[in-house]
Amino acid sequence: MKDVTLKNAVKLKRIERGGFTQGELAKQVGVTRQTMNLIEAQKYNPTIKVCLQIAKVLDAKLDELFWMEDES
Amino acid sequence: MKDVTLKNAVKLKRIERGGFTQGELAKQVGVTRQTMNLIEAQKYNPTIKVCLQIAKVLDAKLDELFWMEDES
DNA sequence: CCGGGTTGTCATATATAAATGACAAATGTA
DNA sequence: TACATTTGTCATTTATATATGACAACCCGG
Repeated sequence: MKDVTLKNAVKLKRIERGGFTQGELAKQVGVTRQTMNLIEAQKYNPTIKVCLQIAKVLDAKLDELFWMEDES
Repeated sequence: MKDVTLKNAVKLKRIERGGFTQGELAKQVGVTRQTMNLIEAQKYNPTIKVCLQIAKVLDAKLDELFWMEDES
């Protein structure tokens, strides 16, 4: 894999959607709170299934939630 | 994780783009041919980074390449 | 100020994505 | 038919996504 940084707007969307807690989102997505936390903190590289579930729950497009930036 | 099946249109797009071989795509994406093969065969759940690279190389949106179907 | 809920984070364990090497089945093409 | 390229697949190994349990640091309303 090339050396790029994964970025995401999950936390923003979650708050924008109002009232969701990290734990609730995690539950609806079907992962643990800790996993959700790491994703929001951009500390790792989730699988596409998880991303698709997040997009579904937050009613957003994959492309607006996840993107990459070249390592500068 | 909920019990859903991951679907993708990678093989289609690759052929639509013309002339790409699985191996070439894999190389440009930065994974092995075997990994690319498994993804195209829908035999697993790649990470979002890999998906983003594939989308980039194939000049497609994540959302048109990957989606999920409920287990029926 | 106090207490409940949320969040960040740690350490450990398990599941699985991805790499590597190799080979047979398939596809195309002279 | 014969040969080259591509594709599917296997077995093994390594890296890492995800789970679990626990606890300290933050907020925020009473």
